[in-house]
Amino acid sequence: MIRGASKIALDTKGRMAIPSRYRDALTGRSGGKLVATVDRECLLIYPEPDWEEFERNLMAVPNVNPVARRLQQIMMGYATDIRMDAHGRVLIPKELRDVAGLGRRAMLLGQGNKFELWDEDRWNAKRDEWFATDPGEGLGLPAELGTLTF
Amino acid sequence: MIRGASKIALDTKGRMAIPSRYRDALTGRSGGKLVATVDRECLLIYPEPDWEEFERNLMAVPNVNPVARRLQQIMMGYATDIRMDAHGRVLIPKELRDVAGLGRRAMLLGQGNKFELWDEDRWNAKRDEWFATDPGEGLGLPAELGTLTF
DNA sequence: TCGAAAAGTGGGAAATTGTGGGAGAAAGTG
DNA sequence: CACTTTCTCCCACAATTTCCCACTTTTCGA
Repeated sequence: MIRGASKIALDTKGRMAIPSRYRDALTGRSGGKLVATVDRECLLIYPEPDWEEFERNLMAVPNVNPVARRLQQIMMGYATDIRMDAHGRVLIPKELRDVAGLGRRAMLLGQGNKFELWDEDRWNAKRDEWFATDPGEGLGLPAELGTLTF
Repeated sequence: MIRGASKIALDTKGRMAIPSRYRDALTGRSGGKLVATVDRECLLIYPEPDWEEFERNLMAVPNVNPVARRLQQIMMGYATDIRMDAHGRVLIPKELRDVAGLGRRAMLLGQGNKFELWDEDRWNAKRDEWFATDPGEGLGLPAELGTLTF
């Protein structure tokens, strides 16, 4: 399981160093091959096999439904193969950086089977916003969450 | 699977360079032969074999139904054979460019078995619109999407 | 606390890819 | 049949990517 948060820098070419604690696992699982795509406000970075599994599920949804179609267009459309270089760095394509508003400083968050990559400022703002909202507002809580205990 | 987003330019002749990462696959699969047609807001570009398969399915739909008939007319009607030149470029016919509102700058999105080609501004607007809509709006969410996990 | 090793960061330069445009061949038009 | 337009093939330049090396910072063990 991928977890943990790391503050990292993107250089002027758009490269970022994957924290070393993840490298062996990533190299072993897929030879350092990863797939990056966009989410609403950040990027998602999957080991290739995990991405492929998700991709199968995503593209299996009938695309006559406009909501499904747009989700496919965006996630599949931006999904880009990337790979770690000799120093454990990956190049984040300009198209993706632009969408996610990624500047010089970023935040990499482990999320189980993938990473989330946020622009640092955007992440901080988001996090503060979440902490500030009253948990009681979670009226629309899905049933699965109701039984969850920290 | 074709995936990934690329910002590309159409020159004054209407040519565009297929990003090199796709070229080998396309050349191998069909000798660089592709088929372009129109969709509601963008163009679709298929490797020839994939187009033929889709075409069979499309034309198999009984066309007493006016919606089916119209879809056939438009997609079949605009379907044009194109091929990569020595530099990996294809010429997008003027008729198709006009329908899709394609200007100088475009966005090429991989969509599994095909590409979508959008005018850049139009695509950006579309994407931002999608991001701006409240996720909670997923009322018309197809059943398959409810179980989809990123 | 120091030193060595590992990790993170920056940047040069070659190779590849993307883009623009010329000129002849082919096709369409009056 | 002459003329214009479009299409192809080619070359040249610009931009990007990739590969490599070097330096700085952090980590860890003695």
